Amino acid sequence: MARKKLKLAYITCNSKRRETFRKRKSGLMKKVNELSTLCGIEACAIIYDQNNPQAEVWPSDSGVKSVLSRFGSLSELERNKKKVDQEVFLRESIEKACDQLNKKKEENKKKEMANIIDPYIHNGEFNSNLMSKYDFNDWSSFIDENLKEIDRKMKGMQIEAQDP
Amino acid sequence: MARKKLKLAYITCNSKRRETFRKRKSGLMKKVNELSTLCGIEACAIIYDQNNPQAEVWPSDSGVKSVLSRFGSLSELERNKKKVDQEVFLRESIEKACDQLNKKKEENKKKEMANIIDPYIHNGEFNSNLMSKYDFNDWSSFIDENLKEIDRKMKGMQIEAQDP
DNA sequence: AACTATTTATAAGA
DNA sequence: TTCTTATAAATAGTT
Repeated sequence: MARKKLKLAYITCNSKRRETFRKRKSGLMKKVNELSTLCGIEACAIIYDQNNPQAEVWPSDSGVKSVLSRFGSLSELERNKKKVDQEVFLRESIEKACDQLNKKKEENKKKEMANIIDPYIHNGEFNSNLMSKYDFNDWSSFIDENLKEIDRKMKGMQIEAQDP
Repeated sequence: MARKKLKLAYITCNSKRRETFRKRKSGLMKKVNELSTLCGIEACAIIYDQNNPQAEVWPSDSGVKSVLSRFGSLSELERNKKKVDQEVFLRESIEKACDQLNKKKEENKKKEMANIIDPYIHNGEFNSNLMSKYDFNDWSSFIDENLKEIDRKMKGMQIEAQDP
């Protein structure tokens, strides 16, 4: 986010990656706290950074243990059910992405239509603004990101499915 | 966030709380995925909703287990070190909150100053806008939130410290 | 380590 | 409920 849209991929520059890690970790912890407070539920985040021997946990070791003890006590059956739920979640995500894609396509078509009809079509500034918002590159990267994300998640699901 | 600033407290209305839970859970999972991808680290979130027998986990049971196995293998020494780190984090948070408070106070003073000097002081609209942004209630709730947050965290630290 | 232009998340509304 | 939209919050790049 921010000055430029960040490509969702491993940040190779060490200093930049470290800074992003620091910022986002802090943001994540805040979100976990907020969710706990607002909804009255137990939640925790565990972040394992290979450069640090200790895992970053929130809200605290004891808090994590409290949540984990419940997690550990789940029967195998319930855990299997959860796997199915995750599959459903993924499918829904994919559908949602497709829906959004279609919606964007329609929007774009409408804009193009308006552009053709627009009697002020020769106004250069207007057109260039329009193009910067709806040009091919945006489309390409939007589709790309969705496909990659879906691909990655599906692979994760397959690996998990093979797990004994 | 959004249409109005939400007070950071348990949402009593069931339907609203459920919707907030759904939305924020989804946002949190997304953030976890992004952090993992961008920084090449392992991370997971565990959310325990008492209405559901199964904990919501991400990215997957096996992913959580992978992270947890590392967490479980931490020596007691490392965990104690981590506690200290969390104390430092809290102190820094408090300091930061105080700094922000002071900054806001200064800002406010400047605005008031400008307001007094401003030859257009009788422009009602301008003044009302100014007041809505910097009025007493905002101040009160800002300070309140910070103090509550700090109080809650400090209590958490004490409880943890008493833990054997 | 602080700032700000943008992007992203989301509370309320439709 | 789902979708939209106005606003709050997070944050990437900058200084």
